[in-house]
Amino acid sequence: MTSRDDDEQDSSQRHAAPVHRRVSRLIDIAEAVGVHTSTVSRVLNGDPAQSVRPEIYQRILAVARQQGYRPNALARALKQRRVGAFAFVIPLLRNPIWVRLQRGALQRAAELGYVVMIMEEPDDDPRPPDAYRYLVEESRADGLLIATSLRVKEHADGVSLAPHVYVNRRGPRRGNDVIMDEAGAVRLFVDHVTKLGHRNLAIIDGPAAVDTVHRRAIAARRLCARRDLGLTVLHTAATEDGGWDAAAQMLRLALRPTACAVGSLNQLFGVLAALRQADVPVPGAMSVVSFDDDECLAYLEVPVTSVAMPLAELGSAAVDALVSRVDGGEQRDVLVRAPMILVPRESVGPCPTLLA
Amino acid sequence: MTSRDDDEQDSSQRHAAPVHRRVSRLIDIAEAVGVHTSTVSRVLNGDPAQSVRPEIYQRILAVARQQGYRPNALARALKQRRVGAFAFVIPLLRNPIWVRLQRGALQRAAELGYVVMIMEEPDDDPRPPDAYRYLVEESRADGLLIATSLRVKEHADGVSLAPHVYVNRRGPRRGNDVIMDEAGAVRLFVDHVTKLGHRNLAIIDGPAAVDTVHRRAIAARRLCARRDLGLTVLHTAATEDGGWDAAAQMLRLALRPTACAVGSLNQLFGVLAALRQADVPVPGAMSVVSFDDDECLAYLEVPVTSVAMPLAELGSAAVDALVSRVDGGEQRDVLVRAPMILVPRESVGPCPTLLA
DNA sequence: CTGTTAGCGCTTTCAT
DNA sequence: ATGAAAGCGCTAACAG
Repeated sequence: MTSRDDDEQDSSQRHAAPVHRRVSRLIDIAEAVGVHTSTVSRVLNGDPAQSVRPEIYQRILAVARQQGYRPNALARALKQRRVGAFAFVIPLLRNPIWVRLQRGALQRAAELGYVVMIMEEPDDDPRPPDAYRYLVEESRADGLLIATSLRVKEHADGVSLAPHVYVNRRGPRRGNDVIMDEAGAVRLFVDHVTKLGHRNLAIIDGPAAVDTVHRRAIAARRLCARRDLGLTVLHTAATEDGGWDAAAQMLRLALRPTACAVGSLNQLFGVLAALRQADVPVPGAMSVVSFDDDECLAYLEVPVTSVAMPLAELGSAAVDALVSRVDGGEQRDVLVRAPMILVPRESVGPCPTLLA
Repeated sequence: MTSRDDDEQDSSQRHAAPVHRRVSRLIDIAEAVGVHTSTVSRVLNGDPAQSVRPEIYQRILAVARQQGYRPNALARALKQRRVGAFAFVIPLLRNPIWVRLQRGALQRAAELGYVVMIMEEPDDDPRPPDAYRYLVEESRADGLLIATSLRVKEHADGVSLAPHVYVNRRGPRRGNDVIMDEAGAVRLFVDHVTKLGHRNLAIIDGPAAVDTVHRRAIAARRLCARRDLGLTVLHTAATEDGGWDAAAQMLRLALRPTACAVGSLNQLFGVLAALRQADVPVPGAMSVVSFDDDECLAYLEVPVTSVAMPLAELGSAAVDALVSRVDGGEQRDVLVRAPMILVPRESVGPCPTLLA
């Protein structure tokens, strides 16, 4: 870029005085129209019991629009004891599932007139949900969406002091959980590979302390026991490194599995790398399924079959549940009804021993 | 784990009555201690001009602690005309850069006593930053962190009505931008590959309308012109698909480049897939550098060399800049000083024509 | 040293 | 059909 390029600093525009126009208040409209603020309030809020002279009514509306009136959310909230905001506690992992979850929640909240503030859960030092109660106590939020990675045993009671909902997690007491059908995801995997002759399976997933992982593991054990299938569950860090280690471990197993499911995208990269390095062809010698769906899976060396989870729906359902709690509705766990879906790609093949 | 497992619904705990204890107010403490609320306020806020009888002072502190007092952020904000919150407008792409940016911003904001609410920019219908001004006007936020994907030309003026800062973007007028050294990233790429003999380069990146892309393209053109290097810039959607298409296009070029840089992780997957499908070995026939750093790059079929950008620092610097604006400080653009770093892996090799 | 007073901007009975 | 008045919980002059 030369000096004529639009990248040059336009010094004539530097330090332009910031014009932070003071916003119009109820009383400004009232004075302009010549009525009392309460009248304006009623009109602007569409008070059902209102009966305002149409002429005044129109004038108020007109002036409000013309002045660009914005209700002060603070004052309103103070009076109504309702902030119109939720806090969403997320472990800000690289894992894309949080992004989609967040999107679902944000969208639904916006529809219902709530804003969402995101609180990051530090991965190194996960805190009990109670640590975020202050947000409600300080009237910064009406309720808490909690998706910490901690297994619930860690944090005792005292949690329900603020309206909250556990997202994709089960909290210490029932009635506040919004979860997906993890067992269904496991079943999809097991059905898919057993249909192709696999009898010896593995699951590589995050720490057992994570509730979703826990539930998947339990579902898998139960299902495999019932069908008399071999199963190894490997818990490891939800990172590429973790996946790599677990895969290496899996390959050393006396009775080596022929199909595995992997709990997170990051782990998956590690697993695939480990298999590649050990010259274990996919799906020739090992079928692989990912529990994280992501578009990039279709573009990998060998496109990876995955289970797509209704994450946006989960986020949206969580917001609905929280709204219901804030409104004093009844408390019950919700299982997101949108189904898990198996997305077949090319990483799953017939059981190699059948071909031998 | 069988049916005695803690997975069973503990129906005894269902529908536990929600105990939303009303929080203690200033006046509760005042009454308990037998002083006026203003005294309590002074003590609790550590009013510098205070001179309170130590005995009372201690009693107030004790009672406040004992009652678990939490200042009502709403009331305080209403009075002080300062909310203690920022809104961060992000295009919630899958691209992991937003996650790291978000993390940096959240962390710094928390340090400074601000909460951050995330507003999602719908990718399908990007809105001008002005569309988020209402958040400030409604006193929901003190300022705006804006990272929309729009190139700034699209949205005219009228933006500076609320304190704001453009993050990783340049807004319509100087003085409000917090950006990184994109040109430096480009230079890193060009230096790295030219040192290995490459003379004909390509850049595959997002739409030219995105400011960062624009800046990288301009920097690349300038640099290559100066050094008499061939350069093709391909703008395409920031998706796997987009990357695939661009790579295919690149391979059809009369003078085929021997080294390319790719603007986003998603595109990278597409590019690698296209090269694989066309039997173009990496780095044998094509060297590849990613402008998005991510741990997974090290685990790909051929580990991909990348340029790591100081995204967390960017987020943190943006918050600092916004705080300074809110406090009426001077307005100037900031360039994040933390450097871009080239992370060499295995996707870059010597120029093939040199070997021939 | 501490209490009084006066709001911040809005909603909501209760009158008229 | 509209105004008056009270008050959400807190802070900040200003008195005393």
